Amino acid sequence: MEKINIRKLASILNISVATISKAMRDSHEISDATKKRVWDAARKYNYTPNPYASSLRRKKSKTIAVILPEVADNFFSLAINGIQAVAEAKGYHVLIYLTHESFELERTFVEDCCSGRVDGLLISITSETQTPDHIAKLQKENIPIVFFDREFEQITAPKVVTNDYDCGYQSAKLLVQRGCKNIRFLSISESLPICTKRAQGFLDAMAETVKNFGEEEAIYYCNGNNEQTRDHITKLLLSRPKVDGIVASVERLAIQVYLACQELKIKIPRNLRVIAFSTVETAPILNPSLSTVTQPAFDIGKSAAEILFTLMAGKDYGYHKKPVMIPSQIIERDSTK
Amino acid sequence: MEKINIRKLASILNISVATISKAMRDSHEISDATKKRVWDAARKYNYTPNPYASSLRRKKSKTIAVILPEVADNFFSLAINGIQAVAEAKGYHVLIYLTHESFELERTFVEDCCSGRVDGLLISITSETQTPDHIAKLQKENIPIVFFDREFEQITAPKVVTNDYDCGYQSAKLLVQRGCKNIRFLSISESLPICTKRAQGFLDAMAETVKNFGEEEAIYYCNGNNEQTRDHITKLLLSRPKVDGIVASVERLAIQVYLACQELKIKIPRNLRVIAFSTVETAPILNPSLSTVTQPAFDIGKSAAEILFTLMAGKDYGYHKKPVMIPSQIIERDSTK
DNA sequence: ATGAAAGCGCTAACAC
DNA sequence: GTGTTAGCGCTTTCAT
Repeated sequence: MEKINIRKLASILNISVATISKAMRDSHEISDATKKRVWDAARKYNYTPNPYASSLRRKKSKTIAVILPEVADNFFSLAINGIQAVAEAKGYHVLIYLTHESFELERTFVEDCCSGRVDGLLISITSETQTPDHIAKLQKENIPIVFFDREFEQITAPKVVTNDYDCGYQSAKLLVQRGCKNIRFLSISESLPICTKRAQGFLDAMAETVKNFGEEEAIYYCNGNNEQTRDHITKLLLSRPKVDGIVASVERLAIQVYLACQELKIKIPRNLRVIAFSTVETAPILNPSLSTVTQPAFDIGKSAAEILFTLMAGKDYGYHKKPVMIPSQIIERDSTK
Repeated sequence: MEKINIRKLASILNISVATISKAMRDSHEISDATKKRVWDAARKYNYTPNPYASSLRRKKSKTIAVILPEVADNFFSLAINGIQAVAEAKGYHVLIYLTHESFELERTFVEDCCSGRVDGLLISITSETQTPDHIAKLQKENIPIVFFDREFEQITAPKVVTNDYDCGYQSAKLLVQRGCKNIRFLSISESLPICTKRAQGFLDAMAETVKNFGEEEAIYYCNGNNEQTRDHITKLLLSRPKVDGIVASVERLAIQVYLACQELKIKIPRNLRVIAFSTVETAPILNPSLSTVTQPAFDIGKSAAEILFTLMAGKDYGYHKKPVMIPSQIIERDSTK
């Protein structure tokens, strides 16, 4: 059996290709009887319109791309769930690209999205991203783009974020209130807004609360893979005067803090209080249970996708004017008690 | 500035479209000087060949699909990382479809992969999947397919799995050795080979070790969402005679067991020993640390993708004859001590 | 080394 | 309500 296509099906049914095409898309121009004939034959001969021929002709791909740092992180997993839920409802396909924090890869992937491969793009940038050119290029091609969580400040585009500053602020306040004297904010980037904003909230709270607060040491940067990060954190925990409070700006760091403490036999919360921006499911059953700034990851993904679809529909509700903010929730557990 | 395409670029450069096409793909037919002219112009005018026009003409999409139950599960996240690593190296694009254990969705997604949308498919089936017709259809279209982890027994195709039977067997032995008298195997499906094989290994070990072992009660099925699962597990933990050992066949169940125990104030491992098939990163820092059958998730994904690419290259190394098996590692931690 | 032209499978404008 | 046909942007013979 040869590969079926619209022309073969047309000749089998003695109908024109135009009629088939319209019937397949359930056009009102076609009679119900003909539609039924076409659908039945399509099923019988296993005919599905070639999506790329269709994309070429209609200049729509029915596909969106999601570019993000990684998937093995509960925040991003949940965000993908949200995105997928919307895409699926719209009959759209989702291309996933993982940058693993490499700017080079991010640029390559963004460029891959040009020339009609996708109708829209959702992106959470890498911790390395400093230049906006690759994104600007995409915008010049009129491909809608929506940032979620990790946005890029210099670019004007719709963005879906959480209340990073506030949460940084409240995290610091909580630790101070619990008696911490020497607190560090663990960051993964000097440029990512999620980090700088959370850090700024943290710093402002500290400056308000602690006299002679020394900003310069309060932010501790952790780059590299998990092992490097753990070593780096171990160094911090061994330094004097003893650090007694930590705000982890992302999930990954919190886990490394716990592992380092386990090795060093540092008791949480007795010797060290920890709170983390995290959606990790196991937070309540960790040893000890982890206080978290729980981000609405699913809703951030969902909302970003919904905005992207309105943009792709050619509508503009002014989303680019101001980031959409979905608040996080601070859940205190044993790690800060 | 109008949308660029090969014809416009050709007329700008006073070169034929054929030459442009060949130059863009670095054909040996084209002189270096011409190639350089073309590449420079392509950069200057932001020209990228339309991928769908190319796909239509060449009948290759440079895209693979991954269909899996969910992404918010460390096993699948890691598998996706492995898959993506291979795809990226080959310059391929990855479409992701999440079934959330719905067979209907799985069928829809598989059908979406027909008609040249993808060059190949990686799939981990839902716990509901019982009929192979949707997959068979794809095979009839000669689209290569590779199963990873959750395979479908009735279909002949390459499969990448782990040593499920052995690990089920050893898990049971471990719990017996640690003194458990009343052990349950928590399963999510009566048909999924990963469950039935793990269960069979478990049952065989139990039958060997325990006199008058009652098979009928030993497997406990958990379906539904997390809350339903937790309620169901709570019921089990409250029943008499007291269950004192649990093998969780998937990660998700282990977390629910911990949460149920927390609520019921059941002490692990004193009152209940737990071991789980899981790759969860937080296993060592749970309260108590969780003994796991740690699956080589990244390698399973990577290996499945590699096999898919050999198939798409038209090679056949007989992978379909026998599943590729990558062994898991049992790591005992405090939850079974 | 370069170019002309056919055609991948589909859609949409237009004719009937 | 159905059919004819041009052409989406590219690749690939086949000529030159």
